[in-house]
Amino acid sequence: MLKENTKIFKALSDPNRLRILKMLQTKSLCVCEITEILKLANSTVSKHLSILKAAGFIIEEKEGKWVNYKINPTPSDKRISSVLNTLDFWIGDEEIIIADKLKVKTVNRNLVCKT
Amino acid sequence: MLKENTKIFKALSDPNRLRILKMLQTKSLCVCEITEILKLANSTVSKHLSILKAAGFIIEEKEGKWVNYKINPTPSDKRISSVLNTLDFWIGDEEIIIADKLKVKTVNRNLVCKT
DNA sequence: TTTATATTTCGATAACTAACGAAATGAAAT
DNA sequence: ATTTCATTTCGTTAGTTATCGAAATATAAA
Repeated sequence: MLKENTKIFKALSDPNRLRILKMLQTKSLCVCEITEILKLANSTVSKHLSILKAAGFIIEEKEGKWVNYKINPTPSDKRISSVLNTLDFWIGDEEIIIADKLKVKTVNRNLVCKT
Repeated sequence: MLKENTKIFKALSDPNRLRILKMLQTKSLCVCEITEILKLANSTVSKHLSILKAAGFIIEEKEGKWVNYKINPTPSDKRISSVLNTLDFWIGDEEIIIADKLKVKTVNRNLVCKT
C-alpha cells in the first residue's frame, strides 16, 4: 500500500528522530542515555525509538536490564539501506548534531540512568 | 536549523503528495486536472502543491487562467535533485500509481475543469 | 465591463502526532 | 522474595495536519 510507503519518510520527519539516528551512527545507546542527551521524557524517547524501529532504521538488543538500540546492520528495504549508507547526505552535521556526537562519546549509563 | 531539514521528508510523508509527484513525472498538470484524478477538493490539492513547492520538489508556471505545475528542473538542494532523479526507487509503481499515470495521459483540462 | 472559470486563501473540523507523567512490566541485585 | 531500576504502555493534552466548503483573487472571454 502507498501509505506503507510513507512510513520511511514519516520516521525521518521529526528533528529528534534525526538526532537519534545520527547519535546511533556513532555508538549504540540505551533509552536513558538518549533521554539524557535529548532532554526528553523517557517515555517520549521510547516512542521515537519504536517508530524508527518499525520503519526499519534501527534494531534493539536486550542486555540485562538495558535495551541497546543500534543502526540496523541488515535492512530488508533497499531504501532503508540507502538512507543509512548516506546519512550524512540527508542529515548534515548541524551544530546540535555535532554537540550530540560529543555527548554520545562520553555519556555513561551507570551515571545518568537513575530514575 | 534541523527542523528545516525535516521539510523534505514531511513533504514526502503524504500518500497524495507522492501520487502528485509521480503524476508530474509523466506530465505537467494544472490544479483541476490533479483534483480530477485524486478526487479531492481543489483547495486541498492547492495546499498539497504549495507544500511540494515550498520543499523544492516542484515549480509553477502561469499560463493564462491555468497554473501549470511541473517537476523542478533545477533544484538548489542536492537532496531534492537526488530524490527527483531516483523517484522510482523511493516510490514504487503501486497499482494506484499506474492507474494515475494512465489517467494523466488522457486527462483534458478543457473537459474536466468546470467548477 | 460583466461573466465565466481556475486558483488561492480563509475558517472550521476531524484525525494524527509529540510530549508528559503515572502506572505496568521485566530483569538484576540484595 | 523483595527491592531496584530501565523500559514500555497508557491516558491525557497541546500542537499540527489533511480535509472541506465558502469567500476572495486573478485571468480570459463575451
